[in-house]
Amino acid sequence: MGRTPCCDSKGIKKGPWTPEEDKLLVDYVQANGSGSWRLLPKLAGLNRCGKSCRLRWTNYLRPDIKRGPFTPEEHNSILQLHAIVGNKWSMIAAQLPGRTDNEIKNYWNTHLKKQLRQEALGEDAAATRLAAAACPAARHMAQWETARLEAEARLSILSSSITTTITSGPTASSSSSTVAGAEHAAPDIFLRLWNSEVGESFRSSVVQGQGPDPAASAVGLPALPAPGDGSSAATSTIATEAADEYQAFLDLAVEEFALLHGRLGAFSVFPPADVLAEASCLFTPFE
DNA sequence: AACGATCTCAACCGCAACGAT
DNA sequence: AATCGTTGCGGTTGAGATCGT
Repeated sequence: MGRTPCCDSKGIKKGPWTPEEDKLLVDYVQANGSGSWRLLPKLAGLNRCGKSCRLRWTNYLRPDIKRGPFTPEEHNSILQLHAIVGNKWSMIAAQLPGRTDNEIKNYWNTHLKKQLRQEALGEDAAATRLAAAACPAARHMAQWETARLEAEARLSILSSSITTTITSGPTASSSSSTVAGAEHAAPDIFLRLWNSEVGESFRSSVVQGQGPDPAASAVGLPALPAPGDGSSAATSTIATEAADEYQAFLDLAVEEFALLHGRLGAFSVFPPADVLAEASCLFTPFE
């Protein structure tokens, strides 16, 4: 299978791999490691470009490749991760041992994309919910989309809360209400990341010289700038920086998925079952 | 059985990021 | 600082398989 070779310049072979070529590549990599992909074809006796060899190895010949159809768990993981990181196939693949980015990309384009498109076409919100109620995968997607939107909204509220605090004077209730609203979104990915190493690093480096907000601490949210300390201009600058840094943290955290997974061991981007149970009120419309 | 339409997925292409010089 | 070579990623392609008529 595969695309027909577009050219045959320099005598480099393209197109589908033969079993003989596969054997040459596997034997060489197992004996010597991948090393330099550019030099590998020549050393392994293959008439292929290094790029082609790397692709063949990583997507097909690697011994830890998991074959066969995607399990429901993998299916749901792909839906959830895609809702968070988008088309970052390598990042999603890093969370699914044995699956390659190419495989996940194909699965998304052939199965999930089509499924989502069909749901989107000609269906109003009520019809979508009915369908979601009948289809576990769609329901899962809807739940995660809800959680994601809530997280975005919370971030927005947090930013405006900071601004409000600065421009209209100190009010204990403004930060309290923000935190109370955020408490409902406790199981979302951003909060879990906030409580991870990345979040800890961020807190220690960015949020400095501010007394901890007890309510915020209770749910693991960042302390807001302490009201009324310093001039309004200086505080405003701090607030802007805090908001920028918070966004930078979120960007960084998403980029760090794979790293976190390895470094924290039990770390999961998904909430544990007990937390999910506690937060089930979030998803009641779909249950 | 024959044929066209649709689906699947291995492989290619182009580009960006990164390191070496 | 600029250039070059290498690697990895995401988007796309198209041959073969499967389905529908």
